[in-house]
Amino acid sequence: MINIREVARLAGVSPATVSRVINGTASVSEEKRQRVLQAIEATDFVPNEVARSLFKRSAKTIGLIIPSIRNPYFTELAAKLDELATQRGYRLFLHNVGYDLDQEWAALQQLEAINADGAILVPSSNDDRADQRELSIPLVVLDSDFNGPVSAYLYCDYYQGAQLAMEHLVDCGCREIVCIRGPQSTFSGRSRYVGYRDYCLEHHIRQRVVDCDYDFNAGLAMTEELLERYPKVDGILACNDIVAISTYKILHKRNIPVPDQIQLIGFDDIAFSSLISPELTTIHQPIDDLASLAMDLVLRQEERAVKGGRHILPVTLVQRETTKRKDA
Amino acid sequence: MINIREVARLAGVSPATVSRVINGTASVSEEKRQRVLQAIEATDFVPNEVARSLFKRSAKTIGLIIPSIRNPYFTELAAKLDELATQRGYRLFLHNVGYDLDQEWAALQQLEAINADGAILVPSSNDDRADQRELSIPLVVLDSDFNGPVSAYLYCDYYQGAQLAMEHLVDCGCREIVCIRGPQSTFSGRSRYVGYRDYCLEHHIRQRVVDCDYDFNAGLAMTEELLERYPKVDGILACNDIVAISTYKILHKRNIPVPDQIQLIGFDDIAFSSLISPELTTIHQPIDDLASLAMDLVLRQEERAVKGGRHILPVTLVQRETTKRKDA
DNA sequence: TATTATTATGAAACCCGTTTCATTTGTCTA
DNA sequence: TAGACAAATGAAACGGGTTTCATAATAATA
Repeated sequence: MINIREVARLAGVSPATVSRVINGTASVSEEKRQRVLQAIEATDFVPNEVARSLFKRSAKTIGLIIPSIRNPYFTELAAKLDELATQRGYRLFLHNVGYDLDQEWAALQQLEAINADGAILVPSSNDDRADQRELSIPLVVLDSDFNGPVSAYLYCDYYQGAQLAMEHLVDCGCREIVCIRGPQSTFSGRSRYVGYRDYCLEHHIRQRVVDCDYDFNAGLAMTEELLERYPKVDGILACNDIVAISTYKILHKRNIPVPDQIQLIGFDDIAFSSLISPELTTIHQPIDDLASLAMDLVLRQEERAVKGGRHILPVTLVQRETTKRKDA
Repeated sequence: MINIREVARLAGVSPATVSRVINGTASVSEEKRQRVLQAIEATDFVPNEVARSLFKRSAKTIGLIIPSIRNPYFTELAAKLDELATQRGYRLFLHNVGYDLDQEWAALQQLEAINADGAILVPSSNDDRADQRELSIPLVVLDSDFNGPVSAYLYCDYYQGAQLAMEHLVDCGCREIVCIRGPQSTFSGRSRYVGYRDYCLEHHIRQRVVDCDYDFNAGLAMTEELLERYPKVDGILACNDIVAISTYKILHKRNIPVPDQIQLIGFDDIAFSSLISPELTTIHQPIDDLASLAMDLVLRQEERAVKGGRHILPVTLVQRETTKRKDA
């Protein structure tokens, strides 16, 4: 591969001059600048980004670590963050860790080792980890509140979201509401469940819970089990949209009318939830705001962020076709 | 940030020795090795990956460039490639270029500049590009057959897929089949359409075509237009599953029974297509095989690949609930 | 015991773009 | 015209692991 010294030799100047032409960091005589430009053209020279970032200590890269690339929620988040990063002249380095804590940690180390300018982490688990030594790059954590040396936390008000959902289901006339709760090791799974639990406690409703992972197959299987365990269910609060969609599939297959016999509500408001028929009632998360704030926090902490600051975004209920007020 | 010389100083050895301990590239006396390990432990030293890959000329990274991270087909492909890369000790660097050719080219240059070990590209357009100078890293191109200096091409037999789909729709009794064709600048859009066209020509069927981008909103809008233009339609061949799902949504909203009045078939077999109700009949692409072959090709071209070699994978029809043989 | 083969180890070069610093050339002011 | 100052430019150092090469020390063979 051609390098800057080679180009310099060809143009009859020093490497420093070539560098100055490329980066516009200092003035160069028009004559030499032309010679350099020509030599670059002739050789298809592309500066080695590795050498550059070794010296600069910046790779113009932001890392994003997500538990699963197969979950549309994370994918939509990644898409938005990618846009934002590109806009600001950064690359987004997406790490998919498949809910594996070792991989997650490795990804973080790696980002540090490649001189990334910051990292955005959606933890695979909210449990305390011993391994959290301080990183040398800014780290903002999404969808979690675990204790660690991070620059900022940022999440949506899931607790409130679950309460909103319960309120709505009760308003719609549901009496036997089952919560399909997500993994209790995750923050989203736990706080959504706690929102449900507290609502039940406050309103003297018996809790009905079924555990489920955040994926299709689990959703399918756990819905079957739910129907077995709670035959009189008339409302379901699913831990996310993926699971809600799986749930609907089973209900549909069994010819259980939704929302007439069972009302269903999801969580996240992924793009698909308004695309399926019937459209899914769900708790909307402001993904765009989330992404934009996360990017701000990681890029210029000094402005919006306090060290270790917590930012909580509100969620809203969007009613579509899987819930309906019973006017009995 | 702590560096190797610092660690060496602390351990009372040379940087070379530290490097040897870390990489196991040469034997080191047990005593010094312990001192080094201890110093690493004490300082939380993580070798700077940038410096390492500058020297090694390998970043243990392979790049994946896709047109859109919002399309589940690409996402599933990325997920699989990510698994494969991780298995083999590489990172997958995902570049989302949003169907922008400039960004695509920039991504390619960037991968070259960071010493990536290879790149897998799903082109945003199949048109000839002038810019295709030879890259210094192996490049395998998916879902395209445009002419350029690449290591290998790899795609599914879309032409055959479209014919399979048509055959099936005709078998099911459809007489007025409309093709919602994808962007004709893409290889998938074009070859799927050509498969449809040739089938029509061979069987003396009048072509009915509507153009559509690969996304939800376009799918929604174009289905409306389709129904306007071809009121007697009884079969729809959608350019991909996303569009097929949008199409179903409109049909459902208008109370047009599927498959009884209109039969519908998609393309890609993304995970969602079997999760919605009714389940979507579609053309299945062997994503896992595709990913696995792509990874092989990019990583060890010498074995499976001929320079510029073409690899074409077969597709299959999977009949689900949006098509049905009419036993009239 | 002399000699050769090993093993251990550090100094220095290397990868390559960037930047500092000193020098040279040219310009402007007194 | 001398002195002061600005612009242009290259040599060299830098960033941080890795590897080569030479040397020193130890072990094995004659």
